[in-house]
Amino acid sequence: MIASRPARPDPASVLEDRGYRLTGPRRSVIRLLDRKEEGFSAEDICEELPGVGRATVYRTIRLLLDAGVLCKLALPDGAPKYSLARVEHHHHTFCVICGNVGEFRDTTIERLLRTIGADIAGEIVGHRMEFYIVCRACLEAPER
Amino acid sequence: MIASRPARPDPASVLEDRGYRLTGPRRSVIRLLDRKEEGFSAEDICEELPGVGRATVYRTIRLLLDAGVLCKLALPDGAPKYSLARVEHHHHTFCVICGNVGEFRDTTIERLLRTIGADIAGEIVGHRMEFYIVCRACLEAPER
DNA sequence: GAACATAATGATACTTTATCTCAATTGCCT
DNA sequence: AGGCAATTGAGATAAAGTATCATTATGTTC
Repeated sequence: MIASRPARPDPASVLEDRGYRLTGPRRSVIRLLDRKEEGFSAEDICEELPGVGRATVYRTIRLLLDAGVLCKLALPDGAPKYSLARVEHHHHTFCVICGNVGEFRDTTIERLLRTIGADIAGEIVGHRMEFYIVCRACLEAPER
Repeated sequence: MIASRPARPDPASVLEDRGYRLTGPRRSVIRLLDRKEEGFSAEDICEELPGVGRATVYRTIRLLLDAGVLCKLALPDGAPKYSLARVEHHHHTFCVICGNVGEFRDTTIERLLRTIGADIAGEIVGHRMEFYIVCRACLEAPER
């Protein structure tokens, strides 16, 4: 088996590597995340996994965030959305009509960001960029 | 009086122009916003204006957001921060140590954004970019 | 494979952030 | 000044997430 690109770490293994127990509820959450479209809320997960307590869902989300295998997208309104990181470093698109979240990667941006750094008073430790779009499906959909 | 750059609209006038009444509480909120540093929360305003009801503070913030004279900065954690827009279109820096928010403007970015548009499946209707930094003051501060 | 020490769970209470409701008040127009 | 709709504020409610803590499950040791 030769990977065509750097293997995306399996969330379960990542938790184990960090010394956390691989429990039933955590497995359930991770399995669901992996099947889900991008851009779900914590509450979505709770509803789809009635057997797993809310606290555990939130705790697992936090662990995965800390481990860097999950992205949190803070939107202007409403609850944040999450998605398993499918590419290493990336940015998000958010459809203002249907709410779908997408990922994309563009190295031009990264190069630019470094350039901009010079103009900012302080040391850049991170960044975030989002595009608000009307996605293809919504563009093509009959009105409403 | 010749303005050296396009006049930044006065929030009060903007509300009037949109058909809203210029009430006492609204004036209070706007006057405070104008005096404040960037990056305050709604709760900050409530505390500093005990004579104005919470609902009114939140309603006024919303009006100013809709009118485009106030920026909302959704952070990864905690309540969003706001700032009166002091330049037309801009992006934010957020110090991860002290929480200070700054604004900056870079037309290079805008040009780039248009280029990137071609790579995205859909029509871009807006964007947002933030830099997480350690600001100059925090860099220079004795540890902690 | 059973026992153990402890990490993890989940029901529930609580916190935080924000919106809704509605009777009382205020600003604007004439 | 009068009239009326827009606005206000107190408090109820909603939404989103965290803390508590007795009970349960996990990984490890023997």
